[in-house]
Amino acid sequence: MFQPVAYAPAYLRVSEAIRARILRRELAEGEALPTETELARQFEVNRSTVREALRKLESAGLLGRRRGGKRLYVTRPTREAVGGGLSQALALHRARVIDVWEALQAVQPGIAAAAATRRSKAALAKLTAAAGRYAACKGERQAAVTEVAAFFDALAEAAANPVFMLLNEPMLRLLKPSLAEIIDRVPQARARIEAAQREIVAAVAARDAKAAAEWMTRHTRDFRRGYEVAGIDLATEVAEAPVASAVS
Amino acid sequence: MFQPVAYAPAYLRVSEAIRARILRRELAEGEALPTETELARQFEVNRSTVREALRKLESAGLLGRRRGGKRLYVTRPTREAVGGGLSQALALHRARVIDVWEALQAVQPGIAAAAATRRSKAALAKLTAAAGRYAACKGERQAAVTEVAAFFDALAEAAANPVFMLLNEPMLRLLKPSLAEIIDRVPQARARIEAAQREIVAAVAARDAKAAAEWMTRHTRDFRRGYEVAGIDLATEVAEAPVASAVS
DNA sequence: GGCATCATATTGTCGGACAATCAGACACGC
DNA sequence: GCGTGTCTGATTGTCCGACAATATGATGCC
Repeated sequence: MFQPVAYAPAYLRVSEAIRARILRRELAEGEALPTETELARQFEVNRSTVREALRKLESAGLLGRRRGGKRLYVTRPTREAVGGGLSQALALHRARVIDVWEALQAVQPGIAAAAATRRSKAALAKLTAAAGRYAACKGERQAAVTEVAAFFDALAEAAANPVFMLLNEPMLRLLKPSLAEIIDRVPQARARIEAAQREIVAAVAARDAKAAAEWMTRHTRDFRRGYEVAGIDLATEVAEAPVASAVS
Repeated sequence: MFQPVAYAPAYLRVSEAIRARILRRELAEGEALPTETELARQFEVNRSTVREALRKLESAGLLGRRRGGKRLYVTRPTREAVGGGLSQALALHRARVIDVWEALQAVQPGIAAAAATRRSKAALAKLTAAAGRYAACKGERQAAVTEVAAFFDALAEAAANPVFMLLNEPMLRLLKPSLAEIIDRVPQARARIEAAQREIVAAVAARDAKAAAEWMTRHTRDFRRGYEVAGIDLATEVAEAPVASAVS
C-alpha cells in the first residue's frame, strides 16, 4: 500500500553525490578531489561526515591515493579491486571449485574466439610472450601458477573486451590455490598446459576463432581432469585470502 | 631492492581485521556486530575511526542494516551489491554494448547447459513460471525487460552455481536499456524471445544440455540481430545509472 | 636548470558533545 | 490475548574543536 518513506543519512547522500559526478564523468579520471575541508564546506556537513563518504567511494575503487600521497584522486576500479570484491562475494556464497571451474569453462572459449578474431599484432606478441614465460619456468610451482593466469589475462586483453578482462581476475584468483596443487601433483600437467597454450597461440595468430575456442575447451577440460587425478575434491569451497596488507 | 615500508591508517587496519573475521566465518552471517562504542573500546581507537572502517565494509556489502534498523549485521554481498560494483566498473572502463553482449553470448549457453543437467524440479517450475510471466506481459515495455532478465536469473538459479548467479546481474543490468529499445522498435522481437524461451524451457525440462545451449546461442544471437534492426550502435558505451535512493 | 630549505595545507586521529530514534519494558483498554 | 500508548536507556548520526605528522608548493641558492 505505502512505500517505505525514504531517508538516507548525510554520509550516504554525500557519497552518492560524488559517485554520480564521477559516473557522469564530470569528475574526470586522474583528477584530484577537493580537500576534505573544502568538500565539507560545499556540502555543508562536517568533515567527519565527508570522511565517511570518502571511505565508501575509496573501497568501491572510485577514489584512490597515489603511492605515499595524501590527496585522493578519481580512479576507475582496477581489475584487482573488482576481482577482490567478486571473489570475496563468491567465497561467502560458498562457491565450490567446481562452480568456478564451470564458469571458466563457459567463458574462456568465448574469450579465445574473440581474441582470435580481433587480436592486434601487439596483443599477439604479448600472448606469445606469456606462453613463453610459462614454458620457461620449470620447477617453481608458484611462478607457474602466476604465468598460467597471465596467459589467460593476455588472451582477454587480446580480445580487447573490458568485460572479459574484469571477469578473468576473480575466477583465476579463486582457482589459483587448486591449480598449484594440480601442477604439484600431476606430472603430465605442465606438458599438457604448454601444448594447449601453444595451440591456442597458433589459432589466435591464424585468426582461427573456431580452433581457438576448441583448444581452449580442451585446455579447461584438462584442468578438470587434473582435479580428479590430483585427488582434489571438486566440492571444496573456494577461499578468499584476506588482504595481506592487513597484518596488524 | 627494498619493499616500500608498509603502513596502513588505523581505519584500514580495523576494517581489515573485521573483514578477515567475516571471511573466516568467525562472525557468522546474520550476527549483529558489537556497537560502535564497544568496537572502539576493543580496537583502542576512536569511534570516528571505527565508523570509517564500518563504512568501507558496508559498501563492500559485508555489513548491512535491517530495514529501518540501527545496528549493523553481518551479511554476504547480495547480487545487487556485487552487480552494482561490477557494472559501475564496466561503465567507467567504457565497456560498449557489444562487449557486454559478447560476454552474454559467451556465458549464457554454458549456464543453459548446466541448468539442463542439474535443474531440480522446483527450479524448473520457477523457470517455466518466468517464461510464462514474460509471455503474459504484453504491451508494457519496462515489465517485459524485467521479465527477460528474470528468465536469465531463473536459469542461473536452476544451474545452482553461485558464480553464474552473480555474473548475470551486472550483464543484464547494463543491457537493460538497450533491450528496452529493441523491444520497442523491433516488432518481431517479442515473438522470437518468447519462442526461444519456450525451447530453452523444453530443453531444460528434458535435461538436454546440448539443445539448451544451442537454443540459448540462438537466443543471444537474436539480441545482436535486434540491435542491428533497431539501429542501435553497437559501439555505444553502456551507462550505469546512479543509485536512485540518492535523491537529495 | 637542478637542489636544499622552509612555511603551509591537508590528512589521520582523538576527545567530547548532543539530538534523534530504535528497542525493550510496562501498563492500559477492548 | 492483542493492539495501543508511554517511558527509559542504548545506539547511531552529526557536529565541534584540537593536534601531530607529513605531503605540497614556494623560495632561494648554486
